[in-house]
Amino acid sequence: MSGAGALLPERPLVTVDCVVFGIDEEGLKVLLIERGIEPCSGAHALPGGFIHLDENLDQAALRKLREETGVTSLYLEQLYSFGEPGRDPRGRVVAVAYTALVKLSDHRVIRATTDARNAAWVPVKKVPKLAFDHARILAVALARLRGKVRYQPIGFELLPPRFTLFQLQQLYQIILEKPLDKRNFRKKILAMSFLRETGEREQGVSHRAAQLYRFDKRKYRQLEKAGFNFEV
Amino acid sequence: MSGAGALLPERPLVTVDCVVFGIDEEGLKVLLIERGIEPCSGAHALPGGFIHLDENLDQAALRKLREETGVTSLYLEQLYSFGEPGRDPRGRVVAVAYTALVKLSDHRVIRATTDARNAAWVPVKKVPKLAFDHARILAVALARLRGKVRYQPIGFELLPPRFTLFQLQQLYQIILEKPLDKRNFRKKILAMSFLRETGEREQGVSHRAAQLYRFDKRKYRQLEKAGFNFEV
DNA sequence: CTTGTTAGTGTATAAGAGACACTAACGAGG
DNA sequence: CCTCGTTAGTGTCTCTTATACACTAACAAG
Repeated sequence: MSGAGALLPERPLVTVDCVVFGIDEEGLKVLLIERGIEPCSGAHALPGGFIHLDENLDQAALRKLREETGVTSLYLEQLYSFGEPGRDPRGRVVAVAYTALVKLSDHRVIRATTDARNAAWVPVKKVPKLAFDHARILAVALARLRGKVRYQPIGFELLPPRFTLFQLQQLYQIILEKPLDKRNFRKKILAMSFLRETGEREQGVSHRAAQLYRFDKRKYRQLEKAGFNFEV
Repeated sequence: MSGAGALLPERPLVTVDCVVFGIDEEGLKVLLIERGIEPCSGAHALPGGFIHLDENLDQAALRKLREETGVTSLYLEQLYSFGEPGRDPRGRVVAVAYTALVKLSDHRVIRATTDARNAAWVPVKKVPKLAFDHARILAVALARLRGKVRYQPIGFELLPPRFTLFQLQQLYQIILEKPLDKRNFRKKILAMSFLRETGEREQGVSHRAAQLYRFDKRKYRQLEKAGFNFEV
């Protein structure tokens, strides 16, 4: 048979499923599709699908996101693999879940394609019933996001390239679900010295315009190598 | 279309592979097998193998450990999934990797069975060339262990149920690869108040006998719920 | 010109981290 | 039985860091 030596065992199906987070004034949102094919056609679900045999897992996740939602540029990180025997009616399906963070401002309009009838940003507080075990996957992703955001500078992936300190503070307040002191927050963040003033200020806001900052990734990597630890 | 929906795609093989850590006077060790079957027969590798379609991933990891090494009681946690198309000569194989921590004193003697010709504890500093991409998996596991041990009380999984503060300190020194101050270490650990004195002392040591402590998991869970954060 | 909203700034107090050195107890080995 | 080697066990001081807290400035909308 298999030619590769001993008899090879039965094979499960393998999918990638992506929990894509974005943030705006309304709060933290997740990208959901409405399934256009069976099983669970019409149900809300995480974007994802079967891997191809000639692509690695990260590539599969990127491809599915592109196909189903049009989302392209993003931060992508493997989350966890889910493999309960009964989790999918199509048979044994192992799902490799990914978390992605996108700058929502770049992806306001979501393109629904192929297997997805529709795709939309949904506040995490208002997520409807989801297909398969996707509710659990989302819960794991949220827990990981909340844990990770305090110790790694991934929050910047959710903001536009230039942002105010107020936006950054709100981001943390939204994700961590607790208020932060303005002066202490600014002190702490600026002390870490990987935020660069751009010289530009906010435009067209009906209050005093704030300085725009950008995240200096190079500088951060340097500090990191020197033993510095990010923490909010 | 077909009862299960659209045509189902090709299926990869799925394995679980386990990085099992133990610690003793010589340092941190990992459990390796010598492969008894092709491919890579004779090469050193992580214990692991194909999942069955009627068991979940955790169960598969436990089963493979039992089959290949006889190790039973342990702390088990999913690490990461590896799915590069070329990582296994048998074709497309996705590996779901696990990290396990065991009390080495309970598993001194390792039973080699089924696919494994041999199984042994190898110091992580002296690990030979490994089959497949197992060297990479081990590297990821080590990095995760070092990161995690500081923020979660998993170190206790590597110690016998009753241990001295000196043993605990050594454990951290070995994993973190840096010396810790004795007084500060003891102060910090005891302040967290989930170590219980057992009243017993070490036996037959050629120096002053130390108090034996045990880790009170119940107490830890309580503290954790109350917002306490473990840190070494 | 009033109102609403965010920008931007400093200090004092409390808590925690880290540096640091000696005596006590035990067994091994002469 | 004496010495040596090894680990047990203990407090204090200093410095750093976290936290609590309130006002003036600037801008747009109405």
